[in-house]
Amino acid sequence: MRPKNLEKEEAIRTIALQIIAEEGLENLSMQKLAKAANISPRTIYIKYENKEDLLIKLFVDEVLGAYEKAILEKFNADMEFAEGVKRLWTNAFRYFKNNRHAFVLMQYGKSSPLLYKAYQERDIKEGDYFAPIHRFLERHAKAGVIRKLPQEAYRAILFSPAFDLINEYFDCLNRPKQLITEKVFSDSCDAVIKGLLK
Amino acid sequence: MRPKNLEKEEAIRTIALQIIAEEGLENLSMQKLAKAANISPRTIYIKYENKEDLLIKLFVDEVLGAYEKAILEKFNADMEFAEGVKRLWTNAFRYFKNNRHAFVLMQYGKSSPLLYKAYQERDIKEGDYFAPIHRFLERHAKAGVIRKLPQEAYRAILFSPAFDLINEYFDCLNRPKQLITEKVFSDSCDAVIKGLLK
DNA sequence: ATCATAAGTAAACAAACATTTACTTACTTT
DNA sequence: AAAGTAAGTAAATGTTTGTTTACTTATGAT
Repeated sequence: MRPKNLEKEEAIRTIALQIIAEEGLENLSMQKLAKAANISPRTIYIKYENKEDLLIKLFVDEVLGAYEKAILEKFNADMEFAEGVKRLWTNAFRYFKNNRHAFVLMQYGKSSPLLYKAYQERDIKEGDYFAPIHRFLERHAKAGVIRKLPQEAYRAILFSPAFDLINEYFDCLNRPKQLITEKVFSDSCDAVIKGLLK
Repeated sequence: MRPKNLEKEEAIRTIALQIIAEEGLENLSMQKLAKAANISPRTIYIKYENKEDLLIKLFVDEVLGAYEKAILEKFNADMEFAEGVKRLWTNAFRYFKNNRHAFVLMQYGKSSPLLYKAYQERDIKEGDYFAPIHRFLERHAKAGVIRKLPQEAYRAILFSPAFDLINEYFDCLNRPKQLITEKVFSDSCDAVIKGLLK
């Protein structure tokens, strides 16, 4: 039996992310993707059931999965509060700097109903990547280091500013300004940490 | 001359937002919109040049414009820091609670290249709705009340958590949990304020 | 060497797409 | 009351969509 050409599989993923980032999710079509990847449309259907399946797998495996793995690198729930948060921010910044196209699909996950649903179902099935961070926060809350809030609020306060800054960072690359430096990112992280400390 | 039927114009806007919120931007078609609004496709083209024009005008006028107006209500640059931020958060929460569909298109503005571009160009042309908030922050930074950061960092730290919490709030409405109460929203706002205070 | 088989292709499919054409309707102006 | 006109409709335009059909190719197993 003829083996799969792994280069072609990767081309599908890479170029799909590229089209989504540059032209938008609403402008990705199977035929456009096939042409850009220099393959036949049929080839996409060997790996993916249909377009929805492709999008969900791209989002869940390629983007969410890789991000979650990257953000938890060298992090563990026993760290000091400030140290742990800093590590998570640094990891997120580094990962997305090197995966700009993934960042855009990540953002689509917050608006597209299809992807948002996949995100929620994944959290239930795979048991929430947030678990170590959850333990980390709960421990510091119990110890009285930080103020007590629901996990969702922690998530919002601690991480959404990082996403916003990364978005701004990419904007800076396109335009003639250079606002979001490592220093600004680090100072912002400090501010966020301070807000939660008791 | 026969006058425009304003009800039909509003139906187009309302139902377009509804389809986008429920099925996604990538699943809005002119024919689907026309059928759902009980009009002929041609009628959409009386008011809007084409689909892109419709989307941009929906996003800029209907969503961004209304949001910016709502968030600045009873706010002015001379307020105390904590008071001002609280007002902005309260305004944002109230506005989106009553305009759930607008919130989804707002989120698409952070991922869709078409909408993101429109957002940036609007800021340049209309002179940035953020101006009063900008003055407010600059004043408190100069007075030594808050730490000095670029405007983009202020924006990220102060407002992106509010968006995230609003998103979570809508999620709570769908699922059997009730986490994001006014209290949690208010406590989160306090944490964000404290983080920026010197 | 050749066979079996899944990978891969090019071309086609109906359905859905954005937009237009040809026409009718309803209201203001005269 | 009649005329003029933009609003509005139903149906059709050609194009693009997601997906499939019918066929070819490359490779591990025999």
